[in-house]
Amino acid sequence: MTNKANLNNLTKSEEDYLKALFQLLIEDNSEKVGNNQLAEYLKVSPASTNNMIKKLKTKNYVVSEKYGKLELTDEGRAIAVRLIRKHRLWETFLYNYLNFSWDEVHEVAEQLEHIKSYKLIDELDRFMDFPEKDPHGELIPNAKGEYKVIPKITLSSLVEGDVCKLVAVNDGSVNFLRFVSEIGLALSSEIKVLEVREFDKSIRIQFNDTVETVTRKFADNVFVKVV
Amino acid sequence: MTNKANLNNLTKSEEDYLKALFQLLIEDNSEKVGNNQLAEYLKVSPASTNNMIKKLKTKNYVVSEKYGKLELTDEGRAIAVRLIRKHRLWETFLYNYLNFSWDEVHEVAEQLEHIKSYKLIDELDRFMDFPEKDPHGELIPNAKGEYKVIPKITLSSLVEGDVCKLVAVNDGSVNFLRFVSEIGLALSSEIKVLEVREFDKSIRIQFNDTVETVTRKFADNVFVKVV
DNA sequence: TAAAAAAGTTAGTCATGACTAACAAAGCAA
DNA sequence: TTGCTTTGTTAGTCATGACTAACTTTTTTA
Ligand SMILES: [Mn+2]
Ligand SMILES: [Mn+2]
Ligand SMILES: [Mn+2]
Ligand SMILES: [Mn+2]
Repeated sequence: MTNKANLNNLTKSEEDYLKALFQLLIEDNSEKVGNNQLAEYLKVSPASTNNMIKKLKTKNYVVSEKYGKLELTDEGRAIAVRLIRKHRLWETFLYNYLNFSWDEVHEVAEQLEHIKSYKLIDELDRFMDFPEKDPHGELIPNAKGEYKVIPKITLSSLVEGDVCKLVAVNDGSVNFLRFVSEIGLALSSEIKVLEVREFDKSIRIQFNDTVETVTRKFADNVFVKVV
Repeated sequence: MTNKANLNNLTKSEEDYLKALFQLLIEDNSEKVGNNQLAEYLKVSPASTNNMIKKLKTKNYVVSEKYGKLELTDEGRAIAVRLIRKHRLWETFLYNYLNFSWDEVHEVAEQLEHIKSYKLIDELDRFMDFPEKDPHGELIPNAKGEYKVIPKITLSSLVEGDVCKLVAVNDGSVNFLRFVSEIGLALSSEIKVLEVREFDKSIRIQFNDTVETVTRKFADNVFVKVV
């Protein structure tokens, strides 16, 4: 059993590296995650990640062979899931109780997720009556550390004529999130794909009587479920 | 005018030093605060404080002559007051909404006070409907940075026969706070001083039909108003 | 399959914020 | 006023987590 002492003892940096690794491995479902990929994701140099990975290996949170791919141990994974739980609970709190908008919650949650207190997060969960999803549509891991992914594909993977429902958005970019709201899209919006343009992969979509053309990059960050 | 850019840019350490200096200078009303006193308060070495003070002086938050006493600039003071505002608002939130007890709030608030977001703290304030006092009885500075102290003296300064009301407690020690609750004291308790023992300065007090003998050290941390 | 490109590693440096040990200045007391 | 004690400062070290530059290994491609 992973024991209570683990969560503490970790620096903010160590936590951020483990979370990033989890996001690349599990959320992006990558076949292989390498040192440089992690570096790019975290916007640090490959030397920095190499160094931190070394440390996380001695602490038994990460496993890898020299020049080989990176993997999380069960313990490393558990820490990452707890961070994601904290992050998403805080985002939900900011959004539902403190008048934060879609695009404002992520940055502050990035800080709040590192506050060390079991009671704080479990009480926050209770206070909000155990919410299932965060403001971007993602599932919040429960107190037992169970992590589930909502079934979804990217809008960019659809073809002409497909009809889908927006179930989640990538919350990494403030500008992207603002733009999503601006054009009138929100969680649960029903979207119809009118046309996929071959030469630049831009997509013409329709939702609530609005027709918009969005880029491939935009569509990559919108997660949907075909209806 | 102190401008918005200030609050950010500061490390957790820098913030903690400024807050500590404020607490020694203003809250403890010390005539003179020296380097070693600050070191002892923060439980670091005099070399560490000397080093940090040097940095805070170049950043114009602290003023002092070599071998002279430490003082805060208006800007340094403003940063400290904002930290105290954040600390007390978070303590109030934890206590009133998340089932934290008197003695649990301080430690977590020590972390939460360093979260950087103007919106977060002002919205938290609004969410709680602009509370006046924190769970230990201290006044919460408002968004304009106005800092006020509640009129109070220590229980230990009273003499036989005095009757007072408990208005605040020192929140630094978990054991102390737990003991205060255990014997049945709370904010607003009316206390009568039955006897002050000369040889060890212990005090016999009465409150809600209870009679207790408390030590000088205990009485130093209980703040009262004579009625 | 050999050269080139990409990925990963190592060495050395820097800033931050701790520390100890040694030293200097102030403040007090005899 | 002279020493003794307290207070403050400086120098040098360490851990953490960044960085660049140089090097090595692996993978790709011609
Ligand atoms: Mn987020
Ligand atoms: Mn983070
Ligand atoms: Mn407190
Ligand atoms: Mn603090």
